[in-house]
Formats: sequence, structure tokens, C-alpha cells
Amino acid sequence: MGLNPEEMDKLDHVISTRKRVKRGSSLFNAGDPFTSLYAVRSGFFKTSVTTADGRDHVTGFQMTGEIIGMDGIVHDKHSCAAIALEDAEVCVLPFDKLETLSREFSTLQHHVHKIMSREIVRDHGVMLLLGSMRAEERLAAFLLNLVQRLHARGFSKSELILRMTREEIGSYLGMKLETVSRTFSRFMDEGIIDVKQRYVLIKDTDALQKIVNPQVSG
Amino acid sequence: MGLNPEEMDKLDHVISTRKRVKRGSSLFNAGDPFTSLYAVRSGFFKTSVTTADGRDHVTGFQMTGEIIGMDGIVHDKHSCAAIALEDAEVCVLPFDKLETLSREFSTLQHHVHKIMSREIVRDHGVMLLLGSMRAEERLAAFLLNLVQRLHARGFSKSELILRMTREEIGSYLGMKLETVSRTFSRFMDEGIIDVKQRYVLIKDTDALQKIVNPQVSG
DNA sequence: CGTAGTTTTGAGAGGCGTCAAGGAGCGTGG
DNA sequence: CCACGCTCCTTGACGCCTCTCAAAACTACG
Repeated sequence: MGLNPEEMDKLDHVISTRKRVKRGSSLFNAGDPFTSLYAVRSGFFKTSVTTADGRDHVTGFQMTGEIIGMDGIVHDKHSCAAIALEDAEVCVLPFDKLETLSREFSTLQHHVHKIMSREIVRDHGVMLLLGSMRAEERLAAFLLNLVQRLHARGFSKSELILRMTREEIGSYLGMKLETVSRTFSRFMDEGIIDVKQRYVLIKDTDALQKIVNPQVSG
Repeated sequence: MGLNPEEMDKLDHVISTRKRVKRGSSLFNAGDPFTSLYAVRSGFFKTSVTTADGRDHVTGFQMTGEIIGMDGIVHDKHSCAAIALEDAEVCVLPFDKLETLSREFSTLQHHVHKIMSREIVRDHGVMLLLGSMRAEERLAAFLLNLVQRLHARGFSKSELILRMTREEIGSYLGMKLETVSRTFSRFMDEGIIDVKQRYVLIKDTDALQKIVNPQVSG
């Protein structure tokens, strides 16, 4: 992160608290007062927004090292819920302390800005996916994104365990769980992947890439 | 914004530069180096992302007072393009100066954080719209959002001129321009709105609200 | 070993996309 | 001032992709 020892030391005080979240329970819910950002240390989260009439929509999946809670800053309360998809642990980053320290260290300040900007860019990518891709393309893009992030954390490039249900995948990708399941099956028929419940083996990354983006890589 | 006179004075130096953007030309393009945020002073913008294969997708429409360019912070270059939909003027906010001043004034710092958080929350709303609403609901939500933002700027609660084409609306809402047009026509048949090209008159706001959210307001 | 939750698969329906043609608005130039 | 062409918008017909409804198979967990 480019901080010197003194800065590291100060930062340590900000992130001193940790919190465990059991599978299925929430780190925060929509409407909860906002106090802190959370850095995922272990485990896997989903964030979801809920409409007035009860439908809800998964806005993202977060894994180790990713930051949750930036939605809460605007109105001093969270606008989405964060649910652990498996037993998890997070670092609690009290936001007022983060702001105070940011005023002292420009590197930290810029880092915070980058994290928020990254979230905005990610959201734009999801909007592109939801707005202009078909079911096959969405699922292919989803798998590639997931495996790429896992790979960056030292896991396999081609093998993964899904931490979320078909319904949650569907909610995230704007499709019904049946369509998710059918699309998985189609990929399997075409020899692109192996799926067995939550286990996925990507046999042909290029083929997935071509589905997402036919022109360039196909 | 809650700044005292001294702070206002300093801030004035940050926003000293202005820039005119003619209708149809871009404030910045994807890939352009990031230097500044832009506050819309007058006019109307769209932002759009482009896939490797040339498809592009409108991620938002920005009007007076709204901030553009936060996508550029992460990678020091813009990931989307901002195009003026009518002759416009923006305040240029050099981001390094904004960071420097933010370290001095916590009110400004928090304001910047809020602006970015607001964008994240807005994006989540669009994801919800794209992921779990049907064409009618999307267009109704779009109209309500637009007219509400215009009303907040002193314009009519029920009347508006669309600054964007059917195709741009469609791109934003994840539907084809023909579907946008057809849905407008259906709303007209039902007596909810009057549409004549770019001019829209909302005759029954409640009906639109019910379309977006049947359970609660219907 | 039984029960609840998850996933798969099928059949049928419908919403939206695609293709196509015509019409309206607007700027440009004769 | 009118004609022309360009862009944008509307509308129709048809087809496909995805949703809906339904049932069965599999897994996990008590």
C-alpha cells in the first residue's frame, strides 16, 4: 500500500478491531447506522439491496481483501445488507478514524479514494453486463471474473467452489435460478466446464472468453 | 456545503477553471489520463462504457450540480466517456488540489467521500433496475427519477424535455430503442403521460409510481 | 434416515429483440 | 422560402430467449 513504518503503525490502531460473522448472518443491514468500513479477512460475503416491495437484488460478492460498506457514507446509514456466505472475519475500520488519519497521510487518503473509485468502476461493469449481455455471456463473464479474483489470491486458475446458490448468482446476474442452472448445463454439454453442484472446473477458458466477447477473442 | 468563508475562498481557487463542451463532443474519453473531476454547471451529459467489441452502454445522465469523472481515480485514467448532450459548461476540479485541500478541511474531505458514496448507491439502484425490473418498470422509474432531479433544480414536477435519444435511454435501461418507444406509447394509451418526441408530460405520477412498485403504492 | 433446501430438467407462455417500413422533425443549401 | 436529406421516432410482424410453473433428483444436516 506504500505506507512507511510510522504510517503502518498508526493504521494498525485504526484496524485493531476484528469481527467474526457466522455463515448466513449479516455484517450490517439496510438502514443500520453507518460507522465503519469493513475489510474482509476471510470468508465470503454478498451485498444486496431490497426494494420497498420486498424483492431483493444481489449487488456484489466480496472475498478476502475487499472492502464493504462504502454505500453507508452518504446518508450515515447503510443502503444495502452484507451477508456472510460462509463463516467470515472482517477488520472493522471506523470511518471517522480513517478520515482523520487520511488527513495526515496523503498515501492513505489516495488509497481510500482509489478503493471507492474501484467500486464505481466495478459497478459500471456490472451495469454493462446487466444491460447489454445475454444469459450465456453474463454467466461466462461471472465465472471468469470469479476465477480471476480467486487466482489473484493464490487459488486455482481453473477450479473453484461457488459459495453462493444458483438463486444468488441469478439475482446478481439478473436472471432466474433455472436459467442459471440451464446455462451451466449448456456449458457442460459444450465441454467448456464441469459443474457438480457448487464445484466448477473451467476446462476451456478461451471458450468462455469468446462467449463474453466474440469479436475480439474469437 | 457547510464551509466557512476561509474555506470557501480556498475552494474557489480549486474551481477557478471552467470549460465549455459543445453538444455532441466529449469532456473526456475512456483511456484519457485522469486529472480532474468535473462539476456540471449547465447542460446535460451522458457517461458510457465501451466493450472491447465496440458495443457501448450508457451508465448515467448528469445534470447541473452533479459530479463527473470519479471513475478515473483508480487507474489514473478514465474508464468511461462523458459526452455533452447539449452545449454545456463544467467546473474543472483538479483532483490533486482537491486532495490537498481535503487534508486541510475535514468538511470538504467528508463532502468528497459523500459524493463518491452517493455515486455507489446510485449505481446499486441502477443495478436493481437492470437486474430485476421489466421494461415498463424501468422506464417508469427512469421518468420519475429524471423529473425528481429536475424538480430539485427548480423545474416542473410533471413536464420535461428529454435531452437524450430513445437509443440512449434504451442503452441506459438495458432495452432496445423500439421497446422504449413502444413503452412510451403504451403509457400514453393508458393516459399516464403525454409524449411528443422529446417532450414529456407526466399526467399521473401515482400511476407511474405504481408501475415501479405495485405492492406499496398501489 | 428423514426432511428441508438446492439443483436439475421439462413443457409451455410471453416479453422483448430483430427486421423492416414509414413518418416526423430539423438543419442545410438552393 | 421551400426542398432535400439526415437523424430520430413510431409501428407492425415474427421469432427467440428467458420466465413461469411443475416435478423429480440430489445433497446436507439434524
